[in-house]
Parts: sequence; C-alpha cells; structure tokens
Amino acid sequence: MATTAATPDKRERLLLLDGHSLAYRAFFALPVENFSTTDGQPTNAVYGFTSMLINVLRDEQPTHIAVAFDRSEPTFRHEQYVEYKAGRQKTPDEFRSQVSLIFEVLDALRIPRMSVAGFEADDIIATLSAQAAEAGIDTLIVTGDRDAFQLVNEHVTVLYPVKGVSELARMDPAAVEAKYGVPPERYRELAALVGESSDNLPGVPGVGPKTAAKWLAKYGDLDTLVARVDEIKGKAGDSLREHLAGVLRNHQINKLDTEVGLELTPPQLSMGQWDREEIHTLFDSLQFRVLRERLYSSLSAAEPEADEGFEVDLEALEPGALAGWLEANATGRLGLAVTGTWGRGTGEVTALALASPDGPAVHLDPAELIEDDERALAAYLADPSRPKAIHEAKGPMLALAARGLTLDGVTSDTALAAYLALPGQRTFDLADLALRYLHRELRNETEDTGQLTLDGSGEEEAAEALAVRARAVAELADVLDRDLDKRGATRLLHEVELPLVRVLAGMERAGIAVDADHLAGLSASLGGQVKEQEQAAHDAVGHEFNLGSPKQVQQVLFDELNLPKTKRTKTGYTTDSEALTTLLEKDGHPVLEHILRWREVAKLKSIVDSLIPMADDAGRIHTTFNQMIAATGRLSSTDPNLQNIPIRTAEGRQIREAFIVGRSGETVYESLLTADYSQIELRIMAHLSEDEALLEAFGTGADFHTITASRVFGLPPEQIDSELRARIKAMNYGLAYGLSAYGLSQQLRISPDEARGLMEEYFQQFGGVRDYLQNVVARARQDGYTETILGRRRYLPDLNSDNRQRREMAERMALNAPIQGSAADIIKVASLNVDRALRDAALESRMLLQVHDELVFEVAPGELDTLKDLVSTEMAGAYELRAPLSISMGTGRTWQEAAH
DNA sequence: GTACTAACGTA
DNA sequence: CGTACGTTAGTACG
Repeated sequence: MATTAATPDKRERLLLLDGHSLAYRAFFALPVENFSTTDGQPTNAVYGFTSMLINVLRDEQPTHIAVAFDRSEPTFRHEQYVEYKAGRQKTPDEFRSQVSLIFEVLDALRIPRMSVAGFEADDIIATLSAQAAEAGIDTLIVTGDRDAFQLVNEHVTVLYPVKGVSELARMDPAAVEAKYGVPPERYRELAALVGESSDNLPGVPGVGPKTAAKWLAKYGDLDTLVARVDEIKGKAGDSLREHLAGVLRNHQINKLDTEVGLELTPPQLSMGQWDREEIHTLFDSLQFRVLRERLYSSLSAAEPEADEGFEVDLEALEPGALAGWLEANATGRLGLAVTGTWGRGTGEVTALALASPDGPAVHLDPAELIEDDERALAAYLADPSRPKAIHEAKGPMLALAARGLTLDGVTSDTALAAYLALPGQRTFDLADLALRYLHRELRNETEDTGQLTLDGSGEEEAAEALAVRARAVAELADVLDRDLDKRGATRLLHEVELPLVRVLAGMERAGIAVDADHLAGLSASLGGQVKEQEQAAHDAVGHEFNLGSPKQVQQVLFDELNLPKTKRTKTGYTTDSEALTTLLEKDGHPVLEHILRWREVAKLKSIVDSLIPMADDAGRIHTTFNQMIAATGRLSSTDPNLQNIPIRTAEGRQIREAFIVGRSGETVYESLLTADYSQIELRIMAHLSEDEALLEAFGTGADFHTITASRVFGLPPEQIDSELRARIKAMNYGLAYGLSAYGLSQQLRISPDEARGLMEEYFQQFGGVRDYLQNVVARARQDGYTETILGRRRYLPDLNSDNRQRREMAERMALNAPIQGSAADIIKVASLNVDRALRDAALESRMLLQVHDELVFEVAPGELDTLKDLVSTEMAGAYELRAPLSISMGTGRTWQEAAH
C-alpha cells in the first residue's frame, strides 16, 4: 500500500524526535518507584518516552519518522569551547540502563534512529529538517531542548513538553514570538544573551529573556546590538559590554549544524511496517500493559502492516436451506463465531456465523430459525465428525448449552492454540492474532471502499462482522495448526486442552452449592471482630486511623510510635504480617497485635462477603476457569476465585464449611468427595531428576519429609523431630522454586551459613536433584524454552539477559516451570479421564472444582464406593511417574469435612 | 472512572 | 534474595 497521506492536497509530515532529551525529561518526570519491572529494572524513561511517542504518532499521523540521539564522544562544540556542558552531573545509572531499552522499542517499531560522532541530536534534527524543507516535507520536532526553537518556521514546528510527559506545547512561529518576544530566527540571539546554564553557557548577568527581547526588538538583530552596544544605558548595558565576548561565543555555539553527513535522507524515513510479535515480547518484558493497549488501539487502524481485511461471501439463506448449505459447504473445517453473553456457568446466544476458510459464509439468528434449520444446526454443531474451529470455545459452549445445543467436533480453538504457542501472553484477542499470523485486519475487505451502505440499521454490518470473525478463525486455525506442529504441541492441544474445554464448561455449569445462612452468620461474626479489633487498635494509639491503609499504618507505626523500621517497599516500609510479627516479638506494642488480627478477620470477611452475592437462585456458585492465563499451564479461577478459599486457619476453614453438597433436579447428592495428589510436585522432581535416593524415599511409603530428613541428618527416622522435619520440608519444596541459601535462611530463621550447610548436606544425599536443576536451566538457556512431560513449552528469553536480576528471575522460572507445568498436565489428563470414566459408567456423580492438585466431586446417592474407585484409578493412572502418583481422598457433607 | 500498589488468600 | 495465580482496599491520576 502506498502511504495514504501522500495525497496531493496533504503534505507529507516528517516527525523528528530528540531521543535523549525526551527520555531524560521522562526520567525526571516519572517517579522510578512507580515505573520498574517486578525484577527491578527501572523503566520510567522508556515508559515516558514510549508514551510520548505513541501520543505523537496518534495525534500527528506522520508519514516519515526518525529519532536522533546524542553520542558520548565530544562534539565540535567542545572543541570551540572546552567548558561546554562542563559541570553537568553524571548521567544516573538508572537512566543509562534504559537507553538500550529505548533502542529496542524503536527497533521493534521499525523507527530509524540516528546518531553521528561529534554531533548532537539537535544537529541531526536541524540537518534533516532543512533537507525536508527542500523536499517539500513539513517537519515536526519533538524535543525537550529549547535550542530547537531556532529551527521553527512556516514548515517546521517544535513540540515541547511542558509538564510531565503528557502535554506538549505546539511551538510554531507565532507561539515562539508570543512566549519569547522574538521571532524564531532571532531565538538563537536571545538565548546567547540569556545563556544556558545546563550547557554551561553563562549569559549576561542581570539580563533575562525580557530585557534581551527588548534589546533585540529595538536594534533588530544581535549584530546591530553589538555594533551599537555603547548606546545601551544602565547596569544592564554595563553588564552586556563586560560579557560581550561570552555572548558572541554563545551565539556561535548554539547554532545548530544543518550539514551533518547522514546515511538517510528524509524521503527514506517513511513509516515502515512494524513487528507485532516483537512489540508483544518487548512490552511483555518491560511489563507495559497500558502502553501496549494504547499502541494497538491508536495505531492499528493506521498501521500499514495490514492493508487487507477478510473477504466474506455472506449468503442469504432461505428458510429451510441450512441443511443443504451445510451439505454443500461444510466439507472441511468451518470457522464458527458466536455473539451473545456468557459467564457464571451459563449464557445466551444472540447470533452465530459459519464460514469456510476459502468460500461462503452464513449468518444465523438462532431465535428466528424454523424448525428444520434449527434441527440441522443442532445436528451439525453436535456432530463430532464435522470439524469446527472457534475462538474461545468455552463461553459459546455454555451459551449454546443453555439453548440445549451441544458443541462437539471442535478441532481448533484458536485462542487455546495461540496460548500453547505463546504461553506468556495474557490475552489472545482475535483481531490481534489475525494481524500477527495472517497479517490482515479483522474487517471486511469490501467495507472501507467508501461505498454507501444500504441502510443505517447496522444489522447488516453486525452480521458481516461476525462472518468476518468466523472466516478469520477458519484461516487462523489452519495457520496455528502448522505453528503448533512445529512446536510439537499438536497432541497437547488435541488430546488435552481442547477436550478439557468441555469438562471445564461442565464444572462451571454445575457450580457448587453454598449454605447462605452459614455465610451470613460468618459475615456477622467476622464483622463483629473487625469492629472490636479496629476499636482496640485505635485505643492503643490514642486516635482513629484507617487500618486498611498501609500508608496510615506506616505513619502510625514508624512516625508516631517510632517502632524500628522494617524492610523497604517501593513507597516506604512494609507492614506485612511477617514484618509486624517480628516487630511484635521485638517491641510488643499492643497495636501490632490488633492490626494483625484485624487484617486476618477483615480478609476473611471480604472473602465471605464476596461469595454471598455470587449464589444463583438454586444456591450454587459458578466460578469461571481460565485456561489461558498461567504461563506454566495451570488453570486459574475468577469471579469468584474458588482456588483460594482459606484452609490454613481454623477460622478460614469455617468458610470451607459453607461449601456443601447440593441437589440438581431430582437428584439429591449425598456428599462431597475431595481427591488430591500427595506431593505431586516433589514426585515430578524425583521423576525428572531420576535421583535414586529421592525415588527410594517415595518408594518406602513412609512420611516423605521424615525419610529425606533422616538421610540428610544421618539419623534413624524416629529421631527426626518436628523441627528437623520442618527444615527439610522447606528445602524439599523450596528447591522447585529456585530457593537460595539466603531465602532458606530467612524462612527457617537460621544464619545463611547454616542454611548453606544444610543445602550442601541435602545435595550430598540427593546429588541427582542438583544435577537436574542445573541441567534444566542450562538446557533452557540453549533452547530458549523449558518443557513439561507433555511437551508444554515456556519461553524464557531472559535467560540470556545481561541484567542479572532478570536473568536470575528467568532461571527460577526455568526451574519451576517444568515441575509446576507437569503437575498441571497430569491433573488435566486426570480430569479428562475421570470425566470420561464417569460418562462410561453412566454415573450421576459430577466433578465440580479443580484446585491445582485437587478435584472436588458431588457424589450421587449410592455411588460413593464406585466413584472413589474410579477417581483413584483415573487420577493415579493419569501418568506413569518413576515416583508413582499417590492419591488421598475424603468425603463429607461440606468441603471442609471432605478435607483429609 | 482507571490504574496501580500492598497485602494476602490458595497450590 | 522461592514459583504460579486473583481479589481487595486504598490511593493517585486524568
């Protein structure tokens, strides 16, 4: 596509940015505390710079672009004046580390960056704007350096950041004159008189911009002023005469060079195609969520990368013609797109579209179908032998189920497929994937030709848009099939993730019954305790404060009570429970106890209160399982999150008592059954490391932590007390997270040396584990990714980062991902096998929840024994580990009772 | 209203 | 200076 803006009536626009000056502005405008990645890399300058860049691209829609940077070498100005820029503070390290990140952003956006030894960014900009003027191109300069004002004219405008990074002043000739009282071509002379302290160019003492402008207005220009310098009266006149040499020097130095030798000329700087994938990866690593959204929402329309949409041949179907259409067109896989609403285990379909990857499409309103068509649709959707592709199948599946429609034969869910390809990404928007994989925009090809649309109802457009989605899904599915094949993830998709969608939908539909009265009672009693603790805390310090505000708690503890300072957070000192408990031991101020206790009960109350309104008319709560969030392959649960219901404390467990066995239609279930894997992650670690001693410890059947402790300490198991066992338990679990000796020492409250010794003794006994862990990281560094037992990958480019923090973070992720991810693989397989076995055995019992290593079931009358057999067989047999999977189960009227 | 942080719940 | 999540409340920002 030719640049759309190159129309004769619209001049081309060259955007030039001064990289260093803008980044430096951003660096001081944005507090580094609020702009750092979780691993400590400061990003305030990159963020601010990128933010300004995106805004300017959006607002100015330039056709050409370049970013100029200074170099560290001395410039010609230093030769003219050795004191140039002397006395400047050294660039902070936090800033310097961000310059290369800015380079990465620009490279990913395919924006040329330029720098020339011996010249400043401003000189490059001056040269380019002069060349642009000759080529008939208008120039916009974005810089925080006022020297650029001298370049302003009819075709050159400077955008100058006035406050922070969000507001740019538009400096055209009138604006420069209004602000400084001289036209832009005189600005240099004014600056020479006033001086520039940051460049160490002193001006005339006692002369500010006002006086300087007055003189220039009176004498016309600097030359005349100098020639008639003796006429100037007063103190200012004396001062000028005294410092005349400096003024002339300033005037010479602040002239920007317009003849820098450059490799590219303005016409060669046209906006290029940028790489979405690269932007995604980079913004992921910089943890720019908002900026990514802004970039995509403001630029996707103007983005030259995708100049095509999707062609759909939307056929109008006569009533009764659907069966015939399907016969003719559903020969291969069709793309399916559905609109409607879904969530909380149910939904409603408002429309659906079917499209083949290369041919016609239909749009259907399920409410208006005649019986024949409805039957044909139901049969097609439910037919496992008629392949379909859909984007995010679970929601539509719930909505279709609410109409009594079954969806089967889904051979691709394009969102799931993309998740397996890019597990680190958090969202898988169809429009995004279409651009990324098909290089096309999610719009109708024929739509934007400027033709008149037939009616203003928008109904037709909506139908076409849905058909476009179906078409895009059909094409995307084919491309993703090939991509996954290359990544070795085909089986994982077809045998695990895709069939799991239906199982998750089933659990969401079923929901879990809650005892509303019990919850209400809990809320009331917790509410009472919250009040008590709040009152007690206020009394203890002698005034009211908001216990829910960490900031106010900090003020009370550290400013008023002068308690010893705790570990720093970004904004102050932590008041987390660990720190407060330590403080309590040291100082014993009564308020600490009340704060801790208040936090505990307030947290529990908030969980209870969030659950109460979630129950439906049948008294059941339906969570939503997200299959594409966790980078390791785990599920997550939202709205409400039923994977973090308290269990640790007795009060917390009361909340579990609110989850009870329920009924469904005729069936009154008799109990809940929970089944969980014992130490699944440790078994996986033993399996993967093939460490003989560890495998043996699992083979004995005795308490695992005691056995390993007995080996480490060289004592018989009966001499392992709870203290020793606890130490080794912490080690056992910590290893899979990349625990350091320091971390272990903190956790066990022992000295780092002691912790190091403990680790060494551990590895003396379990050397295979150390070899494995080292190996996993080394291998991942080579391959760029880790892999689970089912071939689920996690990509970790930061393993080769120069930044130690980032690299070490990636190393811990690499240690953990195969272990946590393999556990996720196993329970997914188990869920599928249990689900299949339940259907094969025609049991009425059903699976309700998955909590990472636990499955929760509702047991139909008389089925308990059969169900227990079935569940333990399927869970234990989900995967053959060298340290065999072990299951423990419990039953009861409530989730709490069913714990074991 | 939106976005971020601190804190804390789970595996 | 141990991984993976989601929710809440307070707070700062536009």
